[in-house]
Amino acid sequence: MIVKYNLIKTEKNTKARLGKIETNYGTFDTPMFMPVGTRGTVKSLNPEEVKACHSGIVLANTYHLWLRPGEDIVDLCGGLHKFMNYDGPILTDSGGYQVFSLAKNKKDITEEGVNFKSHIDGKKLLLTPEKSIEIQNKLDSDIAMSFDECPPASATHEYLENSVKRTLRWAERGKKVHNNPRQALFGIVQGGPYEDLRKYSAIETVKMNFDGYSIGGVANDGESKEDMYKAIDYSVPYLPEDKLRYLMGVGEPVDILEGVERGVDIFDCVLPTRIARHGQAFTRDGKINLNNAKYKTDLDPIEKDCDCYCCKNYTRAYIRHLISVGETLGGRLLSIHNIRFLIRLTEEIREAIEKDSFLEYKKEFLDRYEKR
RNA sequence: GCGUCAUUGGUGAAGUGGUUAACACGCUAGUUUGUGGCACUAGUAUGCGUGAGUUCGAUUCUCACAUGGCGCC
Repeated sequence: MIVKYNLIKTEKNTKARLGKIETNYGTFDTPMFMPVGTRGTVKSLNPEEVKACHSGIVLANTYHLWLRPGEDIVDLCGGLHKFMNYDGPILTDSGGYQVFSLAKNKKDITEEGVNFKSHIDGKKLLLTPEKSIEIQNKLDSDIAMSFDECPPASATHEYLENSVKRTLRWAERGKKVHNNPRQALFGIVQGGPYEDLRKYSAIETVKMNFDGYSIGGVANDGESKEDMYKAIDYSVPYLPEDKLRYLMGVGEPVDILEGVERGVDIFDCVLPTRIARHGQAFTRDGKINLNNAKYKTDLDPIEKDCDCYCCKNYTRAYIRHLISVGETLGGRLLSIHNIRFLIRLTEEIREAIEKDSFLEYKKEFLDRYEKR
């Protein structure tokens, strides 16, 4: 069995969709937020804690697991689920994003693949579409991503046009070598903020008949939110109704709301865990920084009505202390809260879509969140 | 008691007879969107133990005092 998407309804007033994903590890509701566990772990949390946040799919990264410990070792250990002891669905990113973050210049990106040096020992490496898929097959994730080029926001239309075409050729090459019957394979739409490129990329990618589609190349490099929303608007009309839509790397609460409104089903983002390790927490009233002196004697939880382990057991004063002295428990507790916060957001979004009141919910949420 | 060396912000400290007193930590605030790096950015001493003197000008030189370290009786 591979991942299957069932559309339940599209909201009356928007493109917001309610759906279910059948996976090897049970059925999950969408819209969904996926925590990121790059190196085979959602940083600082164990699988029980991740699950306690009501997580569905968790993300892992092909590039990192390829370098360490290597896909053969993961395979030897019984696949990624067994290896990291997560008995829920796992999506592996293809390493495409690392092309963006690791390739030092355009010369490193060739038709064959991407040349770069290992960040660990400086060894020269070549990642190709075939290699990425082969690694993902061995990791045995539930959803594999096509190997794409994720260009910076500063890329020109001319550059993006070539990049989009190359990504299509790469998608085709990856699809040819994909041979894990338990694993779905998703295609990725690129094209920056340009309508013609997104349309072309979406139509051509969909022709290849992937199990799901993602919108990539957003939220990079200081890209404006307007460009991100354009990228979604220009891609979604060409994606099939009966397949999952994934907005890669997003995001902040406001971006999840904007994405859902535009027809996106699933999201992933490093933000909840990264900002947590730097002492910040999402709340209904906006993001707060526990480093701030005003929390020294604050005996409230991060959020009074939050049902997460962190909020049910600890005060802001204690978490502020942990963060301030550099104890890892502080980042752990905030990671739990932040992940639960975004997942709870998607739960409420689903309820709103069900009642055809998504826009009211969005307005209410943002009015409070952005008021500060 | 005598000698000697020291005394710079919340802390550890650099430094100079003359514009805004280095750096680090801390502190204060901000940033973080398919996580190589667990960080990055900005702000933070109107003052250099106290008092007097030399000088156009002293945190920097001189003297006294205070406090502290060390040595000697």
